[in-house]
Amino acid sequence: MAVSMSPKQKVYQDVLQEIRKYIDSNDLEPGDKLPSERELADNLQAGRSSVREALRAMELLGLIETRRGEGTYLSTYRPYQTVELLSSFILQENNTKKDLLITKKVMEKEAAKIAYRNINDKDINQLQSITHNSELDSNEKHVAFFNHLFRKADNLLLAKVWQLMDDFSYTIAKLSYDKVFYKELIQLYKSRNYEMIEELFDKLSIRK
Amino acid sequence: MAVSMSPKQKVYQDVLQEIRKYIDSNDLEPGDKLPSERELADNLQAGRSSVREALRAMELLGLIETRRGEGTYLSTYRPYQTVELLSSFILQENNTKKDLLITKKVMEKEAAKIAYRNINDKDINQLQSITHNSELDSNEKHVAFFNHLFRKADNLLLAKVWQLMDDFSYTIAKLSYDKVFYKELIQLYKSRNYEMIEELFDKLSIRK
DNA sequence: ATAGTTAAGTGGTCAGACCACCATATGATA
DNA sequence: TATCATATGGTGGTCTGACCACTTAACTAT
Repeated sequence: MAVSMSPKQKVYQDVLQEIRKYIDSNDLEPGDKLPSERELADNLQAGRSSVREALRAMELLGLIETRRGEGTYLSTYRPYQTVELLSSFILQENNTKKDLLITKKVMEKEAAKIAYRNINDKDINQLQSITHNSELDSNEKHVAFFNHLFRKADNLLLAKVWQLMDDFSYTIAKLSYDKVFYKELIQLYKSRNYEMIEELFDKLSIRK
Repeated sequence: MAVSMSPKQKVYQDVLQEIRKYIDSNDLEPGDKLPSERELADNLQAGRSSVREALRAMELLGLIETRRGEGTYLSTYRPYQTVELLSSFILQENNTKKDLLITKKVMEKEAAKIAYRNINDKDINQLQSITHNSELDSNEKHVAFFNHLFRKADNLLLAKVWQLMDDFSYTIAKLSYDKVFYKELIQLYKSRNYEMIEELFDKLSIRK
Protein backbone atom coordinates (compact mmCIF):
# COMPACT_ATOMS: atom_id res chain seq x y z
CA MET A 1 0.00 0.00 0.00
CA ALA A 2 2.13 2.80 1.22
CA VAL A 3 5.43 3.74 2.63
CA SER A 4 4.87 5.20 6.02
CA MET A 5 2.18 4.77 8.60
CA SER A 6 0.76 8.19 7.92
CA PRO A 7 -2.88 7.36 7.51
CA LYS A 8 -4.33 10.26 5.56
CA GLN A 9 -1.37 11.11 3.40
CA LYS A 10 -1.55 10.08 -0.21
CA VAL A 11 1.03 7.65 -1.42
CA TYR A 12 2.49 9.97 -3.98
CA GLN A 13 3.13 12.51 -1.27
CA ASP A 14 4.88 9.92 0.81
CA VAL A 15 6.94 9.01 -2.18
CA LEU A 16 7.83 12.65 -2.58
CA GLN A 17 9.13 12.75 0.95
CA GLU A 18 11.07 9.55 0.52
CA ILE A 19 12.70 10.76 -2.63
CA ARG A 20 13.76 13.87 -0.80
CA LYS A 21 15.27 11.78 1.96
CA TYR A 22 17.01 9.66 -0.60
CA ILE A 23 18.53 12.68 -2.27
CA ASP A 24 19.57 13.98 1.08
CA SER A 25 21.15 10.87 2.48
CA ASN A 26 22.96 10.10 -0.75
CA ASP A 27 24.16 13.65 -1.23
CA LEU A 28 22.79 13.81 -4.73
CA GLU A 29 23.50 16.94 -6.68
CA PRO A 30 22.05 18.39 -9.85
CA GLY A 31 22.89 16.08 -12.70
CA ASP A 32 22.95 12.96 -10.59
CA LYS A 33 20.71 10.07 -11.44
CA LEU A 34 17.76 8.88 -9.43
CA PRO A 35 16.84 5.22 -9.19
CA SER A 36 14.50 4.00 -11.89
CA GLU A 37 10.77 4.22 -11.43
CA ARG A 38 10.48 0.49 -11.00
CA GLU A 39 13.25 0.39 -8.46
CA LEU A 40 11.70 3.21 -6.47
CA ALA A 41 8.32 1.53 -6.53
CA ASP A 42 9.92 -1.63 -5.31
CA ASN A 43 11.96 -0.05 -2.56
CA LEU A 44 9.16 2.14 -1.32
CA GLN A 45 6.60 -0.62 -1.64
CA ALA A 46 4.37 1.52 -3.79
CA GLY A 47 2.90 1.06 -7.21
CA ARG A 48 4.78 2.41 -10.13
CA SER A 49 1.88 4.68 -10.99
CA SER A 50 2.09 6.34 -7.59
CA VAL A 51 5.81 6.82 -8.02
CA ARG A 52 5.15 8.33 -11.39
CA GLU A 53 2.60 10.77 -9.98
CA ALA A 54 5.26 12.01 -7.63
CA LEU A 55 7.91 12.20 -10.31
CA ARG A 56 5.65 13.96 -12.77
CA ALA A 57 4.83 16.57 -10.18
CA MET A 58 8.52 17.07 -9.50
CA GLU A 59 9.16 17.31 -13.19
CA LEU A 60 6.53 19.95 -13.60
CA LEU A 61 8.12 21.93 -10.84
CA GLY A 62 11.43 21.65 -12.61
CA LEU A 63 13.08 19.66 -9.86
CA ILE A 64 13.99 16.74 -12.05
CA GLU A 65 14.64 16.09 -15.67
CA THR A 66 13.55 12.94 -17.30
CA ARG A 67 15.11 11.29 -20.29
CA ARG A 68 13.28 8.43 -21.96
CA GLY A 69 15.37 5.35 -22.24
CA GLU A 70 17.94 6.76 -19.89
CA GLY A 71 16.52 7.68 -16.55
CA THR A 72 15.59 10.47 -14.21
CA TYR A 73 18.06 13.11 -13.21
CA LEU A 74 18.18 15.82 -10.63
CA SER A 75 18.22 19.29 -12.11
CA THR A 76 19.08 22.63 -10.67
CA TYR A 77 15.88 24.16 -9.52
CA ARG A 78 14.71 27.34 -11.12
CA PRO A 79 11.27 28.66 -10.41
CA TYR A 80 10.83 29.71 -14.01
CA GLN A 81 8.99 26.62 -15.03
CA THR A 82 6.66 26.73 -12.09
CA VAL A 83 6.05 30.40 -12.48
CA GLU A 84 5.39 29.82 -16.11
CA LEU A 85 2.76 27.22 -15.47
CA LEU A 86 1.06 29.12 -12.71
CA SER A 87 1.14 32.29 -14.71
CA SER A 88 -0.63 30.60 -17.54
CA PHE A 89 -3.48 29.83 -15.21
CA ILE A 90 -3.48 33.31 -13.76
CA LEU A 91 -3.44 34.86 -17.18
CA GLN A 92 -6.35 32.84 -18.33
CA GLU A 93 -8.39 34.04 -15.40
CA ASN A 94 -7.51 37.69 -15.74
CA ASN A 95 -7.38 38.38 -19.38
CA THR A 96 -8.37 41.96 -19.01
CA LYS A 97 -6.87 43.62 -21.98
CA LYS A 98 -5.96 46.75 -20.11
CA ASP A 99 -4.14 44.93 -17.33
CA LEU A 100 -2.29 42.81 -19.78
CA LEU A 101 -1.07 45.64 -21.92
CA ILE A 102 -0.05 47.79 -19.01
CA THR A 103 1.79 44.99 -17.31
CA LYS A 104 3.54 44.11 -20.49
CA LYS A 105 4.61 47.67 -21.01
CA VAL A 106 5.90 47.88 -17.47
CA MET A 107 8.09 44.87 -18.03
CA GLU A 108 9.37 46.14 -21.31
CA LYS A 109 10.28 49.44 -19.77
CA GLU A 110 12.14 47.84 -16.93
CA ALA A 111 13.92 45.47 -19.25
CA ALA A 112 15.02 48.43 -21.32
CA LYS A 113 16.35 50.13 -18.23
CA ILE A 114 18.06 47.12 -16.74
CA ALA A 115 19.58 46.24 -20.08
CA TYR A 116 20.96 49.74 -20.34
CA ARG A 117 24.26 49.11 -18.63
CA ASN A 118 24.95 46.02 -20.72
CA ILE A 119 24.25 47.52 -24.09
CA ASN A 120 27.28 47.93 -26.36
CA ASP A 121 27.79 49.09 -29.91
CA LYS A 122 27.19 45.66 -31.30
CA ASP A 123 23.85 45.48 -29.60
CA ILE A 124 22.88 48.83 -30.95
CA ASN A 125 23.67 47.63 -34.44
CA GLN A 126 21.62 44.53 -33.96
CA LEU A 127 18.69 46.49 -32.63
CA GLN A 128 18.91 48.79 -35.57
CA SER A 129 18.96 45.98 -38.05
CA ILE A 130 15.84 44.58 -36.45
CA THR A 131 13.96 47.79 -36.93
CA HIS A 132 15.12 47.93 -40.53
CA ASN A 133 14.40 44.33 -41.35
CA SER A 134 11.74 44.51 -44.01
CA GLU A 135 10.94 40.83 -43.74
CA LEU A 136 9.32 41.34 -40.36
CA ASP A 137 5.99 42.96 -39.71
CA SER A 138 5.70 45.45 -36.92
CA ASN A 139 4.73 42.85 -34.34
CA GLU A 140 7.58 40.57 -35.16
CA LYS A 141 9.93 43.49 -34.98
CA HIS A 142 8.60 44.38 -31.59
CA VAL A 143 9.11 40.87 -30.27
CA ALA A 144 12.58 40.54 -31.75
CA PHE A 145 13.55 43.96 -30.46
CA PHE A 146 12.54 43.28 -26.89
CA ASN A 147 13.77 39.75 -26.95
CA HIS A 148 17.17 41.21 -27.45
CA LEU A 149 16.72 43.66 -24.63
CA PHE A 150 15.49 41.00 -22.24
CA ARG A 151 18.50 38.92 -23.05
CA LYS A 152 20.75 41.83 -22.23
CA ALA A 153 18.80 42.49 -19.06
CA ASP A 154 19.99 39.07 -17.98
CA ASN A 155 16.91 38.23 -16.00
CA LEU A 156 15.46 35.02 -17.26
CA LEU A 157 12.47 35.16 -14.97
CA LEU A 158 11.42 38.58 -16.15
CA ALA A 159 11.88 37.43 -19.70
CA LYS A 160 9.76 34.34 -19.23
CA VAL A 161 6.88 36.20 -17.71
CA TRP A 162 7.01 38.77 -20.45
CA GLN A 163 7.11 36.06 -23.07
CA LEU A 164 4.01 34.54 -21.57
CA MET A 165 2.18 37.81 -21.57
CA ASP A 166 3.18 38.39 -25.11
CA ASP A 167 1.76 35.02 -26.10
CA PHE A 168 -1.49 35.85 -24.41
CA SER A 169 -1.72 39.38 -25.68
CA TYR A 170 -1.32 37.97 -29.11
CA THR A 171 -4.71 36.36 -28.89
CA ILE A 172 -6.24 39.51 -27.52
CA ALA A 173 -4.55 42.35 -29.27
CA LYS A 174 -1.39 42.67 -31.21
CA LEU A 175 0.83 45.32 -29.83
CA SER A 176 3.70 47.29 -31.10
CA TYR A 177 4.74 50.83 -30.47
CA ASP A 178 5.07 53.65 -32.89
CA LYS A 179 7.97 53.26 -35.25
CA VAL A 180 9.57 56.36 -33.85
CA PHE A 181 9.71 54.81 -30.42
CA TYR A 182 12.28 52.19 -31.32
CA LYS A 183 14.48 54.68 -33.05
CA GLU A 184 14.38 57.00 -30.09
CA LEU A 185 15.20 54.24 -27.65
CA ILE A 186 18.20 53.23 -29.71
CA GLN A 187 19.20 56.86 -29.79
CA LEU A 188 19.08 56.97 -26.00
CA TYR A 189 21.32 53.95 -25.79
CA LYS A 190 23.72 55.60 -28.18
CA SER A 191 23.86 58.84 -26.31
CA ARG A 192 24.01 57.07 -22.97
CA ASN A 193 20.95 58.83 -21.72
CA TYR A 194 19.50 56.64 -19.02
CA GLU A 195 17.13 59.14 -17.48
CA MET A 196 15.05 59.59 -20.58
CA ILE A 197 14.18 55.93 -20.96
CA GLU A 198 11.56 56.19 -18.27
CA GLU A 199 10.13 59.25 -19.91
CA LEU A 200 10.08 57.70 -23.33
CA PHE A 201 7.95 54.85 -22.08
CA ASP A 202 5.69 57.13 -20.09
CA LYS A 203 4.87 59.04 -23.22
CA LEU A 204 3.52 55.89 -24.82
CA SER A 205 -0.20 55.66 -24.75
CA ILE A 206 -1.65 52.23 -24.64
CA ARG A 207 -3.60 51.55 -27.77
CA LYS A 208 -4.25 48.50 -29.81
CA MET B 1 -2.61 7.63 -27.59
CA ALA B 2 -2.81 11.33 -27.05
CA VAL B 3 -4.86 14.39 -27.47
CA SER B 4 -3.17 16.55 -30.01
CA MET B 5 -0.80 15.81 -32.81
CA SER B 6 2.11 17.30 -30.93
CA PRO B 7 4.62 14.52 -31.30
CA LYS B 8 7.15 15.21 -28.57
CA GLN B 9 4.84 16.43 -25.85
CA LYS B 10 4.01 14.01 -23.10
CA VAL B 11 0.39 13.08 -22.70
CA TYR B 12 0.06 14.48 -19.22
CA GLN B 13 1.26 17.82 -20.46
CA ASP B 14 -1.30 17.77 -23.22
CA VAL B 15 -3.91 16.91 -20.65
CA LEU B 16 -2.79 19.88 -18.61
CA GLN B 17 -3.31 22.16 -21.58
CA GLU B 18 -6.68 20.66 -22.33
CA ILE B 19 -7.84 21.09 -18.77
CA ARG B 20 -6.77 24.68 -18.89
CA LYS B 21 -8.75 25.16 -22.07
CA TYR B 22 -11.71 23.41 -20.53
CA ILE B 23 -11.65 25.73 -17.55
CA ASP B 24 -11.41 28.66 -19.88
CA SER B 25 -14.14 27.78 -22.29
CA ASN B 26 -16.52 26.79 -19.52
CA ASP B 27 -15.76 29.82 -17.43
CA LEU B 28 -14.99 27.74 -14.38
CA GLU B 29 -14.19 29.60 -11.20
CA PRO B 30 -12.66 28.53 -7.92
CA GLY B 31 -15.03 26.10 -6.25
CA ASP B 32 -16.41 24.72 -9.47
CA LYS B 33 -16.16 21.06 -10.24
CA LEU B 34 -14.03 19.48 -12.89
CA PRO B 35 -15.15 16.42 -14.81
CA SER B 36 -14.22 13.12 -13.19
CA GLU B 37 -10.90 11.49 -13.98
CA ARG B 38 -12.59 8.78 -15.97
CA GLU B 39 -14.60 11.27 -17.95
CA LEU B 40 -11.54 13.36 -18.73
CA ALA B 41 -9.61 10.30 -19.79
CA ASP B 42 -12.45 9.35 -22.05
CA ASN B 43 -12.95 12.75 -23.59
CA LEU B 44 -9.28 13.39 -24.12
CA GLN B 45 -8.65 9.85 -25.30
CA ALA B 46 -5.96 9.32 -22.74
CA GLY B 47 -5.40 6.77 -20.05
CA ARG B 48 -6.69 7.53 -16.63
CA SER B 49 -3.18 7.31 -15.24
CA SER B 50 -2.01 10.04 -17.56
CA VAL B 51 -4.90 12.22 -16.52
CA ARG B 52 -4.00 11.54 -12.93
CA GLU B 53 -0.40 12.56 -13.47
CA ALA B 54 -1.63 15.91 -14.70
CA LEU B 55 -4.13 16.31 -11.89
CA ARG B 56 -1.63 15.35 -9.21
CA ALA B 57 0.78 17.94 -10.50
CA MET B 58 -1.96 20.55 -10.46
CA GLU B 59 -2.89 19.50 -6.98
CA LEU B 60 0.65 19.90 -5.80
CA LEU B 61 0.69 23.37 -7.24
CA GLY B 62 -2.49 24.15 -5.35
CA LEU B 63 -4.53 24.72 -8.48
CA ILE B 64 -7.11 22.11 -7.67
CA GLU B 65 -8.49 20.46 -4.62
CA THR B 66 -9.46 16.88 -4.63
CA ARG B 67 -12.05 15.21 -2.47
CA ARG B 68 -12.23 11.45 -2.41
CA GLY B 69 -15.65 10.17 -3.25
CA GLU B 70 -16.75 13.55 -4.45
CA GLY B 71 -14.62 14.91 -7.19
CA THR B 72 -12.04 17.43 -8.21
CA TYR B 73 -12.59 21.11 -7.67
CA LEU B 74 -10.91 24.25 -8.78
CA SER B 75 -9.36 26.10 -5.89
CA THR B 76 -8.06 29.57 -5.46
CA TYR B 77 -4.37 29.33 -5.82
CA ARG B 78 -2.74 28.52 -2.52
CA PRO B 79 0.90 27.64 -2.68
CA TYR B 80 1.17 25.95 0.68
CA GLN B 81 2.21 22.54 -0.49
CA THR B 82 4.31 23.85 -3.26
CA VAL B 83 6.20 26.18 -1.05
CA GLU B 84 6.76 23.53 1.52
CA LEU B 85 7.92 21.04 -1.01
CA LEU B 86 10.17 23.41 -2.84
CA SER B 87 11.82 24.65 0.28
CA SER B 88 12.79 21.10 1.06
CA PHE B 89 14.30 20.62 -2.35
CA ILE B 90 15.71 23.99 -3.03
CA LEU B 91 19.30 24.23 -3.95
CA GLN B 92 20.12 27.85 -3.59
CA GLU B 93 20.89 29.31 -6.92
CA ASN B 94 22.22 32.80 -6.86
CA ASN B 95 20.90 33.72 -10.26
CA THR B 96 17.46 32.53 -9.36
CA LYS B 97 17.46 34.50 -6.19
CA LYS B 98 18.68 37.63 -7.87
CA ASP B 99 16.19 37.36 -10.72
CA LEU B 100 13.36 36.81 -8.33
CA LEU B 101 14.15 39.71 -6.07
CA ILE B 102 14.75 42.12 -8.91
CA THR B 103 11.56 41.15 -10.66
CA LYS B 104 9.62 41.54 -7.48
CA LYS B 105 11.08 44.94 -6.83
CA VAL B 106 10.27 46.08 -10.33
CA MET B 107 6.65 45.16 -9.87
CA GLU B 108 6.44 46.82 -6.51
CA LYS B 109 7.86 50.01 -7.88
CA GLU B 110 5.45 50.10 -10.76
CA ALA B 111 2.53 49.34 -8.50
CA ALA B 112 3.54 52.21 -6.29
CA LYS B 113 3.65 54.51 -9.28
CA ILE B 114 0.45 53.36 -10.88
CA ALA B 115 -1.35 53.52 -7.56
CA TYR B 116 -0.18 57.07 -7.10
CA ARG B 117 -3.08 58.76 -8.78
CA ASN B 118 -5.63 56.74 -6.84
CA ILE B 119 -4.19 57.29 -3.41
CA ASN B 120 -6.29 59.39 -1.09
CA ASP B 121 -6.03 60.47 2.52
CA LYS B 122 -7.78 57.38 3.74
CA ASP B 123 -5.28 55.19 1.97
CA ILE B 124 -2.42 57.09 3.49
CA ASN B 125 -3.85 56.49 6.90
CA GLN B 126 -4.24 52.82 6.24
CA LEU B 127 -0.72 52.52 4.96
CA GLN B 128 0.53 54.29 8.01
CA SER B 129 -1.37 52.04 10.34
CA ILE B 130 0.17 49.04 8.62
CA THR B 131 3.67 50.28 9.24
CA HIS B 132 2.79 50.93 12.86
CA ASN B 133 1.00 47.66 13.48
CA SER B 134 3.10 45.97 16.10
CA GLU B 135 1.38 42.64 15.60
CA LEU B 136 3.03 42.17 12.23
CA ASP B 137 6.64 41.31 11.62
CA SER B 138 8.52 43.19 8.96
CA ASN B 139 7.67 40.71 6.23
CA GLU B 140 4.00 40.74 6.99
CA LYS B 141 4.05 44.50 7.01
CA HIS B 142 5.72 44.49 3.64
CA VAL B 143 3.12 42.20 2.16
CA ALA B 144 0.21 44.08 3.68
CA PHE B 145 1.66 47.39 2.57
CA PHE B 146 2.09 46.41 -1.02
CA ASN B 147 -1.11 44.48 -1.13
CA HIS B 148 -2.83 47.75 -0.50
CA LEU B 149 -0.86 49.48 -3.20
CA PHE B 150 -1.57 46.77 -5.73
CA ARG B 151 -5.23 47.05 -4.97
CA LYS B 152 -5.10 50.77 -5.60
CA ALA B 153 -3.13 50.19 -8.77
CA ASP B 154 -6.19 48.37 -10.00
CA ASN B 155 -4.30 45.87 -12.06
CA LEU B 156 -5.24 42.40 -11.00
CA LEU B 157 -2.77 40.75 -13.30
CA LEU B 158 0.16 42.68 -11.95
CA ALA B 159 -1.01 41.88 -8.45
CA LYS B 160 -1.32 38.18 -9.08
CA VAL B 161 2.05 37.86 -10.69
CA TRP B 162 3.57 39.77 -7.83
CA GLN B 163 1.83 37.48 -5.39
CA LEU B 164 3.35 34.58 -7.22
CA MET B 165 6.81 36.04 -6.97
CA ASP B 166 6.31 36.76 -3.32
CA ASP B 167 5.30 33.19 -2.64
CA PHE B 168 8.42 31.96 -4.28
CA SER B 169 10.74 34.45 -2.77
CA TYR B 170 9.46 33.20 0.52
CA THR B 171 11.10 29.87 -0.07
CA ILE B 172 14.36 31.52 -0.93
CA ALA B 173 14.69 34.65 1.09
CA LYS B 174 12.37 36.79 3.05
CA LEU B 175 12.41 40.32 1.86
CA SER B 176 11.38 43.61 3.23
CA TYR B 177 12.83 47.01 2.77
CA ASP B 178 14.33 49.30 5.33
CA LYS B 179 11.78 50.75 7.72
CA VAL B 180 12.56 54.23 6.49
CA PHE B 181 11.55 53.28 2.99
CA TYR B 182 7.88 52.87 3.80
CA LYS B 183 7.74 56.11 5.70
CA GLU B 184 9.36 57.96 2.83
CA LEU B 185 6.99 56.48 0.29
CA ILE B 186 4.01 57.53 2.36
CA GLN B 187 5.55 60.95 2.60
CA LEU B 188 5.79 61.14 -1.16
CA TYR B 189 2.13 60.27 -1.47
CA LYS B 190 1.28 62.95 1.03
CA SER B 191 3.29 65.63 -0.68
CA ARG B 192 2.10 64.53 -4.10
CA ASN B 193 5.60 64.00 -5.31
CA TYR B 194 5.38 61.51 -8.14
CA GLU B 195 8.79 61.98 -9.58
CA MET B 196 10.64 60.84 -6.51
CA ILE B 197 8.97 57.44 -6.34
CA GLU B 198 11.18 56.08 -9.05
CA GLU B 199 14.22 57.44 -7.31
CA LEU B 200 13.22 56.07 -3.97
CA PHE B 201 13.04 52.57 -5.39
CA ASP B 202 16.25 52.96 -7.32
CA LYS B 203 18.05 53.76 -4.11
CA LEU B 204 17.10 50.38 -2.74
CA SER B 205 19.88 47.91 -3.07
CA ILE B 206 19.00 44.31 -3.53
CA ARG B 207 20.77 42.37 -0.88
CA LYS B 208 20.43 38.80 0.17
C1' DA C 1 39.57 -2.90 -34.99
C1' DT C 2 35.12 -1.66 -36.93
C1' DA C 3 30.49 -1.84 -37.99
C1' DG C 4 26.13 -3.91 -37.30
C1' DT C 5 23.02 -6.47 -34.34
C1' DT C 6 20.91 -7.83 -30.23
C1' DA C 7 19.38 -7.67 -25.51
C1' DA C 8 18.43 -5.39 -21.36
C1' DG C 9 17.03 -1.38 -18.96
C1' DT C 10 14.27 2.87 -18.77
C1' DG C 11 10.58 6.12 -19.20
C1' DG C 12 5.65 6.60 -21.48
C1' DT C 13 1.15 4.88 -21.65
C1' DC C 14 -2.89 2.23 -21.19
C1' DA C 15 -6.47 -1.01 -19.46
C1' DG C 16 -8.52 -3.16 -15.82
C1' DA C 17 -9.16 -4.37 -11.32
C1' DC C 18 -10.05 -3.40 -6.36
C1' DC C 19 -10.63 -0.36 -2.38
C1' DA C 20 -12.43 3.56 0.50
C1' DC C 21 -15.41 7.13 0.55
C1' DC C 22 -19.48 10.17 -0.44
C1' DA C 23 -24.11 11.49 -1.98
C1' DT C 24 -28.42 10.20 -3.08
C1' DA C 25 -32.22 7.30 -3.99
C1' DT C 26 -34.71 3.73 -2.00
C1' DG C 27 -37.44 1.65 1.09
C1' DA C 28 -38.64 0.13 5.70
C1' DT C 29 -40.13 1.76 10.01
C1' DA C 30 -42.20 4.66 13.52
C1' DT D 1 -46.28 11.53 6.72
C1' DA D 2 -41.86 11.94 8.54
C1' DT D 3 -37.63 9.76 9.77
C1' DC D 4 -33.94 6.91 9.57
C1' DA D 5 -31.30 2.92 7.86
C1' DT D 6 -29.52 0.94 3.77
C1' DA D 7 -28.41 -0.13 -0.99
C1' DT D 8 -26.39 1.72 -5.06
C1' DG D 9 -23.68 4.20 -8.14
C1' DG D 10 -20.15 7.56 -8.86
C1' DT D 11 -15.58 9.37 -7.46
C1' DG D 12 -10.83 9.50 -6.17
C1' DG D 13 -6.73 6.25 -4.58
C1' DT D 14 -3.85 2.54 -5.73
C1' DC D 15 -1.79 -1.48 -7.69
C1' DT D 16 -0.64 -4.76 -11.33
C1' DG D 17 0.66 -6.14 -15.62
C1' DA D 18 1.16 -5.40 -20.18
C1' DC D 19 3.05 -3.01 -24.37
C1' DC D 20 5.65 0.62 -26.75
C1' DA D 21 9.71 3.76 -27.90
C1' DC D 22 14.07 4.81 -26.97
C1' DT D 23 18.94 4.45 -25.17
C1' DT D 24 22.91 2.06 -23.94
C1' DA D 25 26.06 -1.44 -23.89
C1' DA D 26 27.37 -5.85 -24.78
C1' DC D 27 27.97 -9.02 -28.36
C1' DT D 28 28.53 -10.56 -32.56
C1' DA D 29 30.20 -10.97 -37.64
C1' DT D 30 33.01 -8.85 -40.85
